[in-house]
Amino acid sequence: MPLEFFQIDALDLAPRLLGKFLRRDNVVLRITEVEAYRPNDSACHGRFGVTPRTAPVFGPGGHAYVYLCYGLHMMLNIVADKEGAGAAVLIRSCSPVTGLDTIQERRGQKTDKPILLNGPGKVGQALGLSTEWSHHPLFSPGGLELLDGGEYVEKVMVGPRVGIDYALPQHVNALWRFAIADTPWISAPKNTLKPL
DNA sequence: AGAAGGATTCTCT
DNA sequence: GAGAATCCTTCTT
Repeated sequence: MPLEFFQIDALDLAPRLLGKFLRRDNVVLRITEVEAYRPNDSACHGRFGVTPRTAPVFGPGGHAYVYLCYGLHMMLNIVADKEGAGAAVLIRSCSPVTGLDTIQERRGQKTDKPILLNGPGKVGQALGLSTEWSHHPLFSPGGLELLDGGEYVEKVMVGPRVGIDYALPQHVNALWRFAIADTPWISAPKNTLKPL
């Protein structure tokens, strides 16, 4: 996608990412669930200002922000808005499109069951990400990129964001989580999502 | 320098 | 539904 695609409010970018494709080498994922994190948002990692870890969030839109969560999980965010805003969109769930073998290897799955990427940690694992991918541009070919194309997503579900109980009530309650309706590729909890 | 806690996932009950 | 795994980041002395 072109750079301008990312240079809007994270709240607008988030639903537009649904149905888009993420590619790293032979692995392609279709984005099915996202969350918006915004300036002056008590749930956003940018709430403490620019730090070494969160620097990409305050950089130009269209770059990756990858961080380690709970000491185990690599979480992929896409930086939104103009430079300095401090906004990003967390990729929470995807459905695998190509590269199933690679995904299974990375996830350590040996079964023939469906590869569920219903959670941000699983997405990071499927893409083989590490914090070294933070700052990586997603609008140019090579490495990790967001592809143009993808079908328009008609039915969208919205709900409050997950795992941010530390935030202020107005941010805990904000409906900044977006998901494609009628798909199993959604993380828990699902019952807090409602039609837009 | 030390301490607290996390945008999660998996296993077991 | 509850608890462990696991380590880095950031805030506080």
